[in-house]
This record gives sequence, structure tokens and C-alpha cells, in this order.
Amino acid sequence: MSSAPSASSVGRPRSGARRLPAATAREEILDASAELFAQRGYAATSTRLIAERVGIRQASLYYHFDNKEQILAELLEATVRPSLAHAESLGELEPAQALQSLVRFDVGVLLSARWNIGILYALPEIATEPFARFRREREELRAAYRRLTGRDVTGDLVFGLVESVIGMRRDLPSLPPAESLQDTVAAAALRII
Amino acid sequence: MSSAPSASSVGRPRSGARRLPAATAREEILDASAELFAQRGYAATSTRLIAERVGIRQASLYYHFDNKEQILAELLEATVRPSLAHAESLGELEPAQALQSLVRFDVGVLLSARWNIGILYALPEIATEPFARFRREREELRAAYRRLTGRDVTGDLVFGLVESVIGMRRDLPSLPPAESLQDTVAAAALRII
DNA sequence: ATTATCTATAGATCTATAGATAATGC
DNA sequence: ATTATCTATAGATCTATAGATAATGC
Repeated sequence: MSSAPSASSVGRPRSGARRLPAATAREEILDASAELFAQRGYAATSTRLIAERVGIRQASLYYHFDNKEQILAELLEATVRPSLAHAESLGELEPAQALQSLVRFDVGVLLSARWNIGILYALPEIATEPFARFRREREELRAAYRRLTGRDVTGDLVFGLVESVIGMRRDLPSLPPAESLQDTVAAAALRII
Repeated sequence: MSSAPSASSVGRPRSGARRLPAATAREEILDASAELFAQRGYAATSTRLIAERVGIRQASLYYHFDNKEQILAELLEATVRPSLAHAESLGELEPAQALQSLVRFDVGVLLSARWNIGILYALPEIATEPFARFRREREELRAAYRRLTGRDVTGDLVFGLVESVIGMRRDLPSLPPAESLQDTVAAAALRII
């Protein structure tokens, strides 16, 4: 039996308290980075600030990640992959059913993340090389929307409609319950096609 | 008669060539900044790089702007204002007509800008104080969409649908002609409501 | 012995200010 | 005299590396 990841007890003790006592150091770093990158942007978030939130020294980050870009790349890929996997599991259903399922799933992912991580998709830094794999995976997800809607532009509009919940989560003081918003966006998507 | 702004001939000559020979230095700085902020992000764009693109020295930027934030604030406000003004001119029309007009106008603004300046709307840096006025104006535009669609969430979805052309312009190798995309998005908006 | 931290720091930035200078305009 | 640039630089970062150290595990 593999046990759940948890705080290591080996190694020199930290200067500060743990951020997520149940998690590994790596997970704590990803969590703090997600919060900060989404709030202030990638370039505007220093490795020193990430470390401070985790409760370790800045240099200690580099025991877990090769560089700052690797942290963002891991966050991005972990966020797009569940929706992509869901899209690839939809072969059996008829298009309208499949589209409804994908929209509901994707909106659910974007709304339920601990931080509004979808904001990272729009960070301009993502155009650079270290994020090429994420970009490819995200384009695969877009391609799934296109297949399910028939026409390319319609697929792109539905893709945009789904991702509009990222902006709503960022800008609105309160949102409807996730279930309700999943239904509303799926219904709107079906009307567009 | 006030003449069009143009390159001043007073003052010490520049080290480099002009970026936009017909424009004022201020406009050249805004143009270069728009391109760079949209491509690489705000924090990741140094004042040195902006100046290099304009053909002046880094310190010379500060003759025209108090600081880097002011450059971004001016770009943001200049972009949202035309759509906001258009929204406020729609009082006479019935809602469906007005919504169609606003969507077409807004999509037109986003597509016709020399740089894909709508990307700036999603920069996380915008959450800070120097951009409060822009945020207020953008929320007024959102409020117009809400009025024209009746239900708040529907307004937010149409708002998101319109802004999805920003992502399309960024991520797709080619887009339909602006006229066609304006029609498509307006039609999709009318279907959603 | 291995692990996960720590301290210290090199070297490369970055923004903004001070003050000099090279034009034009009066 | 005014304008719009220039050079030089202060002071504050920032990322990543080197090497020491304080735990646990064997």
C-alpha cells in the first residue's frame, strides 16, 4: 500500500510553520505559487515571497524545483489535464450529450480549484518555451470543443464561454453555486450550436 | 485649427530612429508598451526594453510618464472607453437591437486594435490601486451587458463571450474577417438570451 | 548516509532621480 | 528660455548556486 504524501520528518527543520501540514513540501510550494501567480502574476511574484508563504528560505525552493518556470509549468499542466482526459473519454456519446458533459466538467474544474488557477492560462509569460507542452495540451482541449460543435468558430466560442467563468470568479463579489453555473453555461453552449 | 500631433523638432535629438514617425513621443511609448505588455506581460517588460523599441534611452521615458504604472493605466482606459461610450448611446433601441449593436462594436474594437490590447484586461497586476479607475469603467461596461440581457449571469456570459475573441486572436494562427466574427458573436449572444 | 533544510552571496538585473546637453523658438 | 533628450548612478531588488548543518534512518 502506498501511503498518502505527507510532511517529511527527515532533513533539517524549517525556520517557519508548515503551510499545509498534511502535504509534501512540493505540494505546499505549488499551492502557495498558485495563489500568488493568480493574484499578482508570474513575473511579479518573487521566489522569496513564495518561500515566505511556505515557511522556508528562498534558496530551499531549488531543492524541489529546478527553477521558477518549472513551478508554473507544473501548475498549468495539472489544471488542463483532467478536462482533456474527460474530453477523450466521451467517444460513445452523441455530440450534444458529449458537449454538455464536457462543458459541465470543465466549468466544474475551474470553479472548484482551491485558487482561481484558470487565470494562469492568460498569463502572457506562457508564450515562452518552457510552457510549450501546456499550450499543446490546451489546444487539444480546444480541438475537442471544435469536434463536438461541428464548426471551428463555434467551438472556439464555446471554449471562450466556458473560460469566461474564470473572469467571473475573479471579478464578481459572489457567484451562483457551482452546480447552477455548470447548468447555465452548458445550456448556453447548447443554444450556441 | 489644432494640428495633428506629430514628432517635436525641439529638444535634444534621439539616439535612435523614430518608431512611428507621424506620432508624438508619448504615442510611440504607448504603442511600444502595448505591444510588449500584451506579448510578455507587464512585470516582465522592463522600461529599458520599452525605451529601446521607441529609440530613446530608458530614463527619457520619465519625461513623458511619471512611472511605469501610468503607461499601463492609460492604455487600459483608452481601450475600454469607446465601448463604454457606445453602450451609453444605446438608450433608444430595444434591448435585442441594442445588445447586437454593443456586441458588434465591442468585438470590432478588440479585433481592430493595432495590438491585441484586450490581453491587458487579464493581467493580474491590474488588481492594484493605480488601475482602480479602469476597473470601475470595465465594471460599468459589464453592467451595460447585464441591463441588456435581463439576467445578471446571462450578461456575464455574453460579456465573456465577447472577450473570448481576445483569446482567439492570441491563440489561433488565423481568424475569420472582423465583419464575419462580429456577426457570429452577435448571433451567438442573441441565442444565449 | 541520506534528506531537507539553512546561510551567504555572485551577478544580473530593474526603476526612478539628478543633472548635463543639444536642439528650436523668441 | 524652453524642450526633449542624454549620461550616470543610487538603491533595491531578483534568481540561482555553493557549501554548511540539523534532522532521521540504517
